Amino acid sequence: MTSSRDAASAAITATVTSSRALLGIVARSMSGALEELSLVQFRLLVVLDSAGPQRMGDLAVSLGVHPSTLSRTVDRLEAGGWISREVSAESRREVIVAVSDKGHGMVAEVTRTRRRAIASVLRDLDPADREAVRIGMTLFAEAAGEPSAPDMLTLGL
Amino acid sequence: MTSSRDAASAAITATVTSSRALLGIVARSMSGALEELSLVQFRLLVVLDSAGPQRMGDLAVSLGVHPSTLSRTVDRLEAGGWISREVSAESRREVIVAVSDKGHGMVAEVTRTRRRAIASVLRDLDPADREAVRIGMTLFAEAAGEPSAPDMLTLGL
DNA sequence: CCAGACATTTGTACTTATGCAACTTTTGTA
DNA sequence: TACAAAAGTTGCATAAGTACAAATGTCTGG
Repeated sequence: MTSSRDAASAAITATVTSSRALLGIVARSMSGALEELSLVQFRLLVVLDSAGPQRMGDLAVSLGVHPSTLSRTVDRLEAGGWISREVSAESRREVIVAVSDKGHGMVAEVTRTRRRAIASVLRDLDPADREAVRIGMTLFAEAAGEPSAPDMLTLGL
Repeated sequence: MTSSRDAASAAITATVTSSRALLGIVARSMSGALEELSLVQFRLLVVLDSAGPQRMGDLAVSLGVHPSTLSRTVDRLEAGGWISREVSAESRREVIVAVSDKGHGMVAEVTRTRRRAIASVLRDLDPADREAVRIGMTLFAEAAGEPSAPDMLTLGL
């Protein structure tokens, strides 16, 4: 007989294997961006793109870096036209950074590439299997919950 | 009615969401290692651990870095006791690097942590749902195939 | 056996990321 | 209105990663 422990283990192994495949897709989707930006810079762009315009100080906290470090990284991104940096309308000692069109375009491109790659994998499945994938992925995502921001930062996402 | 295009799109979205959750788990599993090693160093360790002892030159090609770059990175890893470096028995101009027990332990620890984290998520599901996850993950992994080594390197894996 | 090929390391130089300390500017308040 | 706190930037310092060129040591074929 097959024990419930074997069944659980099989599910774990399948998920680990699947995670490798997904990781490969995620990595490939980022490779274009990483030809133009460092991982640290791309991370900043993603955070800023999803959170919207931020004060330097808040962004430094989000990213877990020293304000002076952020200042330099923002220098570089601004020089490349990826973000804008301007004095706050409310307080002239505050500086607001925001993703530029170019910056947003890059993030969107990565997202689009990722989605396309996943779509391409799923296209190879017949509808019933695709539905099974949808169900399995949904269940897993619900059980896992949203990853925390600090966790994602580890990998520069 | 629900079109087949909607169904496909739902599967894509579920997979994208799931990939975010998995990415979070992967990232967290690496966080311990990244307190002691840089991403580049950890990547080298993973490659070497899975491929076995290598010549410097071959490893440099695997990692896509210049031999001199590798030499310096190996200096650091060797100083930390993560790997060993010795002159080849076959040819004294070749140098073989291999993961040390400490290095292997670190990689194994990360793998173990990852598996444990996934197990912990799956434990929250009832057996039927867990089986659905297993099926979905298996189908996806089969359709996606093995990620290529260069792809994984992008994220330092 | 030795001249050129090969494998690796070293010398040098540059970029990014990083933090601390000091400085400037701006606010807010006693 | 002065003065302290707040927000950012700049001056330093350090470490890692990166590549190119040159040096070192080792092999190998004619």
